[in-house]
Amino acid sequence: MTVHRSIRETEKAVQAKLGDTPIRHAQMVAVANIYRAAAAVRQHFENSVLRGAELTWTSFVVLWVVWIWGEMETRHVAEEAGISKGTLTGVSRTLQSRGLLERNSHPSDGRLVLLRLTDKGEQLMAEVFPAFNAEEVFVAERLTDEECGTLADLLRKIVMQTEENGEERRVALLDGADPRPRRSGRRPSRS
Amino acid sequence: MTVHRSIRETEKAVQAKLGDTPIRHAQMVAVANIYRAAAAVRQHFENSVLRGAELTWTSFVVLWVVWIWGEMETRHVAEEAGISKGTLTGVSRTLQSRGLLERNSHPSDGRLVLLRLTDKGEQLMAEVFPAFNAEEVFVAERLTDEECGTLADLLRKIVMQTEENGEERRVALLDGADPRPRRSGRRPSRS
DNA sequence: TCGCGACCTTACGGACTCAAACGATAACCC
DNA sequence: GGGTTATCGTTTGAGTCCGTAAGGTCGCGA
Repeated sequence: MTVHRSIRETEKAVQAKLGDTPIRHAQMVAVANIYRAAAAVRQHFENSVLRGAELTWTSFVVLWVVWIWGEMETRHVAEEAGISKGTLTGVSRTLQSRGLLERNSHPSDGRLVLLRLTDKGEQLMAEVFPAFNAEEVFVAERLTDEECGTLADLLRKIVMQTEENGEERRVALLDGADPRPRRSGRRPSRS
Repeated sequence: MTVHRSIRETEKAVQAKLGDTPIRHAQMVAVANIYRAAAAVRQHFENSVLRGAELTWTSFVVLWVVWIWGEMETRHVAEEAGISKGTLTGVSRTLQSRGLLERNSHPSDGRLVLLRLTDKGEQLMAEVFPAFNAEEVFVAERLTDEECGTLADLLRKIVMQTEENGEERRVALLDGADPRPRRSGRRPSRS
């Protein structure tokens, strides 16, 4: 866990590599750091609070969403948690088997499934969340409350941008060409 | 890809859930947004530039690191790329099989392995990186250059904090107790 | 020269991940 | 009503990633 190459060093190396090609450095550094920070933070949480509760990051997020918002339809949970519907099916089933989550069908619309915490799940979150927040405070220790607010604002702008314009952008980039299929995933059935 | 519940709404729900328990909201929101932004950005890149080049995010990062820094020992590459050495073994082998990366043993220390881009790899990066940077500019479109700098600074503080104090913190949290084993991982063979 | 420690690799085991395909159900339109 | 279309959640398939455990190789100090 030593410290990486310094930013300035990296900048210089990039500059040397791409002397002529015009590169927007500010954006490059920002994006690189978003990912690095996310990985570092996630790692820290999984290896501290979450490990003790036998939760992964994803399963915690799912529990958290349902905890905060109460009984919810699965598609909304998936969206809030930032995972696909398919992934949620697996995660929620695991949580259900551990007695933390309930899955009930919607009373009037038979297609929907509702998720809700059990008492045990409720209890676990009441216990884990304060510890989780304590780690949030720890990782942000070098930032003031105000800086945290600024950080959140800036990040939110990026999220909004990709969510509101990303799809359109991707289509535009393809420029008519058919998109390469994903390497993984179920193959389309020919018929 | 609609927009999530508003921050203010979430805040209110959290408040209702934890009226008495003291929670630091600023840090909570900041951390939550780091992860959301990272996921959104990664998704966008994988579905735009990287898909066309048949690269995953991770494999791109590995190539990028080696591209910028030149021939490098694997452990350093893993650290810079933010992945485990085991994962790097797999990723680099894949890249090698595609003729983008070379793996040579260290001339004086036989334990080490050095990674270097092949000409084909150089060529690919020279082509992909500008496109990648264009997407970085796209996702950061709602931020000024200065704001990008601020964002990078704030994130860097978080990375530094977790990297420099994270390990210590995790040990302190355990307070002598033996850490829970991970649920996954290879089982010890009895013999 | 013996053994420790650092290093890369292989092999699992488990959990996630997405996208496409699928089956059930609901909503709409004649 | 009856058929078509849209919307759910779930299943399936292929793949990624991690961390642990072993094993092999080597460097270096005692």
